[in-house]
Amino acid sequence: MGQPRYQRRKEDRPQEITEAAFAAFAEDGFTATKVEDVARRAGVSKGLLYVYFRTKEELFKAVIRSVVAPRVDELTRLLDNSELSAEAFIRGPLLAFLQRLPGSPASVVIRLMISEAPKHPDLVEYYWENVASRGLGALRQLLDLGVANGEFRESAVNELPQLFLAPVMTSIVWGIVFADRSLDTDKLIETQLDMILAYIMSRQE
Amino acid sequence: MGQPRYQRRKEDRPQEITEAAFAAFAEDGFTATKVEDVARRAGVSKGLLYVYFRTKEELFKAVIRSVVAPRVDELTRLLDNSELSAEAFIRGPLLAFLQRLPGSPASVVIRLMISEAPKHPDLVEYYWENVASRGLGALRQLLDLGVANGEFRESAVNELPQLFLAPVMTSIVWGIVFADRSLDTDKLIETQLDMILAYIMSRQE
DNA sequence: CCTCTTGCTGACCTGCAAGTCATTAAATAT
DNA sequence: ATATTTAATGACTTGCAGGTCAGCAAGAGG
Repeated sequence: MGQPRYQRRKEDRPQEITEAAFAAFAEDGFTATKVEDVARRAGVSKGLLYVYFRTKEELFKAVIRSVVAPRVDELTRLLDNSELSAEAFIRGPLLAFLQRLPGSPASVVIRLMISEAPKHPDLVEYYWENVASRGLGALRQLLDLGVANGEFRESAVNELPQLFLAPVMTSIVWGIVFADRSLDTDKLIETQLDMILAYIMSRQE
Repeated sequence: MGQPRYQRRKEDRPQEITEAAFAAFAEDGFTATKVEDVARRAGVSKGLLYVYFRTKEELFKAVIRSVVAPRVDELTRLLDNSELSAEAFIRGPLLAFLQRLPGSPASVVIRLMISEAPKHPDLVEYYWENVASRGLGALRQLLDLGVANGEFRESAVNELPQLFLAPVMTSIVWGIVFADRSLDTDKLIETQLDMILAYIMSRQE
């Protein structure tokens, strides 16, 4: 009977709200999401949300950071701990990593960045420092390694690691716009890596 | 002195408003653009805008259609009127066409579609019918032609014409998010076509 | 020159969602 | 038990932006 109407859980609130916000933003996008909906999802009043996050924008930034941060180092860690040849690494762990992106929270972040980036330069800055430049750096490092040990030849690809991401981008955008119409994203990504490798592998003649 | 306060120009208004709306949406996105700003840009009162467009959404759709329609047939026309071999077509007119996309109004449309697609299924339908499926169809046709006359071999690429668009997508998204940080989009696209061709050209041994 | 039609205006209405704050009650200290 | 602190609530305020409409004046017709 005497159920207390709420519990005080100062420690857990921010993360709970952040997670609720991520779910809401993923469904409706940032602008269309009402703060009150986020609060309801988090099982919390709107007022409390404003105790922990000063504005809706602050909440947005917290969401981006919380989703992005845990994933940032995955690629570089994979690369550093690997004993594989550059080619084997690309065909194995890198392929698997890239194939998982379109269905992951990362794709939601991409969508939000595309929609909201022009209004949030500081968020772009954060994203660049912590995600984009480090990811591209890792890819460049991988390519240089391959060249150094004679697996790959020098080519334009060395300066365009974005070529690895291109099919991932395409898959993500496709999923956003043509949600239903199917596209074999795994195959798209695999074929791209195949092409890149065929293009840069040193021909033994 | 007796400058009339306005002129009646029933014929021209819709297009003028549409153009103003495109400019406004390009700068701020659909949601953040105020109808009144569009009206001001068009040199017209808000009330008049609502004479020609029943809602803000109707205006949005009109904008998409007006930008997309004139460009739809360009690729297919290029292809139909060409006497070139498949390879020469890809290295010539197709490359030029794809390289122009990231800086063109098309990229604004892409951005708008990404932001707004989930809320406008009928617009997605229109875009699919009139742009995406026809563009991809043209690419497939080109690939089949190449196979038919022995230039290309059969490969996974035949079923994944999206590979041609992947670097374009990447360039567009890059431009939206990292507006300033430079990326050599021309080179990105050219290298991709180079890779694709190397991958699908029949090897004469 | 005097209608009459209608393209056009801009003040107004209205609903909605961000953000506030006086109040309540759960937890803690005394 | 009682007093104190503060996490939490939800009704309220505020401002903005989409949409309306009564009236005005440009231009056509006689």
